[in-house]
Amino acid sequence: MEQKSDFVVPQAPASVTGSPSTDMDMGIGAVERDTGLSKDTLRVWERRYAFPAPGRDAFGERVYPREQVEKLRAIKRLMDYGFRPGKIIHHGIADLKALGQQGNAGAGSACTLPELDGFLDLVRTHRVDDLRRGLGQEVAKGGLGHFVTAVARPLNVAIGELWMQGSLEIFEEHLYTESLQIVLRNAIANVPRAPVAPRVLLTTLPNEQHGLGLLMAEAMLVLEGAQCVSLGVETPVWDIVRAAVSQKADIVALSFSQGYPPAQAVDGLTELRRHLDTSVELWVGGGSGALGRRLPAAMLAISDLRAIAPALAAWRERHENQR
Amino acid sequence: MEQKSDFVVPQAPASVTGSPSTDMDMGIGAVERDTGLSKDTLRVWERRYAFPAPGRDAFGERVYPREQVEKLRAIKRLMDYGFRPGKIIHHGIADLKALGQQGNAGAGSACTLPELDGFLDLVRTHRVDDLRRGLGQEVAKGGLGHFVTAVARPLNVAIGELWMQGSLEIFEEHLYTESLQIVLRNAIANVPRAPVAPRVLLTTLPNEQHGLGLLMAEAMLVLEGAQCVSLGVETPVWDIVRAAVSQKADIVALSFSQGYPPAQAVDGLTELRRHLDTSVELWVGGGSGALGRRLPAAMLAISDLRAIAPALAAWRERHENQR
DNA sequence: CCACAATATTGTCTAGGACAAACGAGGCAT
DNA sequence: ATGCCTCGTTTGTCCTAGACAATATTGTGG
Repeated sequence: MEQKSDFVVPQAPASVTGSPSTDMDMGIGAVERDTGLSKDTLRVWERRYAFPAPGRDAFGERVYPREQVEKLRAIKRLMDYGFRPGKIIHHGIADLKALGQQGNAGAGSACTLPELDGFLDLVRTHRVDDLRRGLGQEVAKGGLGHFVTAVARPLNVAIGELWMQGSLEIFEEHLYTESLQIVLRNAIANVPRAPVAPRVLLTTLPNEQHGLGLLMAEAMLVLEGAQCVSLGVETPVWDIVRAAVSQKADIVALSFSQGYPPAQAVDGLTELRRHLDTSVELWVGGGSGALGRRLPAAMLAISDLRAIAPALAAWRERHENQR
Repeated sequence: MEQKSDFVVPQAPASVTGSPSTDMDMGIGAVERDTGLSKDTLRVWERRYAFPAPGRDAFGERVYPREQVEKLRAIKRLMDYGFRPGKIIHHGIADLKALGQQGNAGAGSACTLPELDGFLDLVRTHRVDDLRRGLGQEVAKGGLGHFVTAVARPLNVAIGELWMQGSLEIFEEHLYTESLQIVLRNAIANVPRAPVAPRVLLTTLPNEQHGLGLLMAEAMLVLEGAQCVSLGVETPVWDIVRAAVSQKADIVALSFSQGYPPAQAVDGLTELRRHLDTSVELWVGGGSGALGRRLPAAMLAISDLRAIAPALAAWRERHENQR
């Protein structure tokens, strides 16, 4: 609060105290952050599968070479799409990439629009301005509803496939996410609002950082005239409950992405259902495969964005005499 | 890809297989997610300070009662603002709240605008629509630059203080963040752009999820005519480097919030500096106290949003003959 | 062909010890 | 008083290896 200093140290040589080892090796903590695999998991894999096989530094601590971290990332990506570690952990990196491609060869890419490949190219060539402009034009051309279902969703799926294959850098995914987010938020802000039921509270459970699905759902909802309040991502169950009360929500809508651990999802949903008033509906959507079956009772699974409009209509029909 | 089913199970009793224990107790994993304290830390605190003192379930695993989790959360909040665990861990919850208030009584709240309290009230009463409208009006009234420095920043600080004191629920903070984010994004989108140097790449390091600082910085930058590309939050160092190359960035701007572990910050910054081309400047801003001193060489610390405009002017002066 | 039981896989949890990095206090010099 | 160095203390992370619950997968019977 008391200083306004800014120091410029023009350019110093890169000789710093920083990371000790040779080039790009990482400690177990860094690997955990980087791959999303817990320290426990990393150690137990080493014991069971003999991979990863990190070196040790002078203090006996694990040092993971860059190459192995890369492979761990690839494995984690595949696991998020349903593969089991024991089956794939001994494959080479090339094999892992092949697995990713074969896995979804049947799905997706046939039924897509021609524009889609254009957008994918823009992502891969990092032409972020063109991407944003193109997406914006698409909204203007076909309307927001068409944009979400026919452009954003397929694009999202395609990006997800590239991601699983490992053909997409993290920063490329970030550029894409940010662009689409801006376009969607802008479009949502421009939809005229009416104070009409139902009130919908949108968010994700802790550990679910992907907000695009939420944004797409919000778009579909506001198009139908629902009043949306988004909490952003990663709201603890207890706070969702309090927010639902405070915002007088009629519906709580949650979004899950592929990688979300089914156990955590079921736990969170059950807990949420238990503490939420029975008059509040719970809508669940997203790509998490495990949501289709074994979903706790008294909640509505929405597996397709196009199902939102009819679901809303049904809700209104159910409640038309009540207010 | 093949199902479009939506199941409605009207309303079932809440008798589920779910969480076993009495009411709101949590396992160590859940506490880790909830508080941000690692399992290791929780166990070592138990050993050293005899707090927390969880019970055990039938399998000998720790079961944390709701009350203790609450206290852990309060401790973590205070730690993010510089308190050390050993000093505060034996205080009661009331004492912890008092600590939060005394800690920053001297700072902040004197020099604020009258409107600020109005906005704070809107946050605390969850009037999210009014909040958004009010913030939007403030942008329209005083301009974006004035809004960021005179409204958004102080408001952010005030919210941070409330947060530290524990007088703010998580969902209240989410409502605030989302509202301000929408207003800022909207305002930024409405600033006319010119293809003028420098190109600035904005993001945060892994583990830094707070994007508001980034958004405020972006606002100040676009107002000065800089070309901003945001990667959103939590970009790994290596990807920042590649993005900087691909986007031909002249400046990489990073934002840190209070809670960010200084060690991680210094590590990341040194690493980033080492791999970034020397022609690319590295600007660092945000509330993380440890950034002021012991910052690695060859980067610019920006401790105040108002310092952005002059820094940009200086950059342009430095580069005016080069292109 | 579907439901249920047996089996395999996998992640998380347990314990206490060890130690490096960060902090704070004291001493000394400016 | 202010700045810098040293030393003791605090604190988070990492180590070991075993155990077991929860989740898939497979096999069997109706």
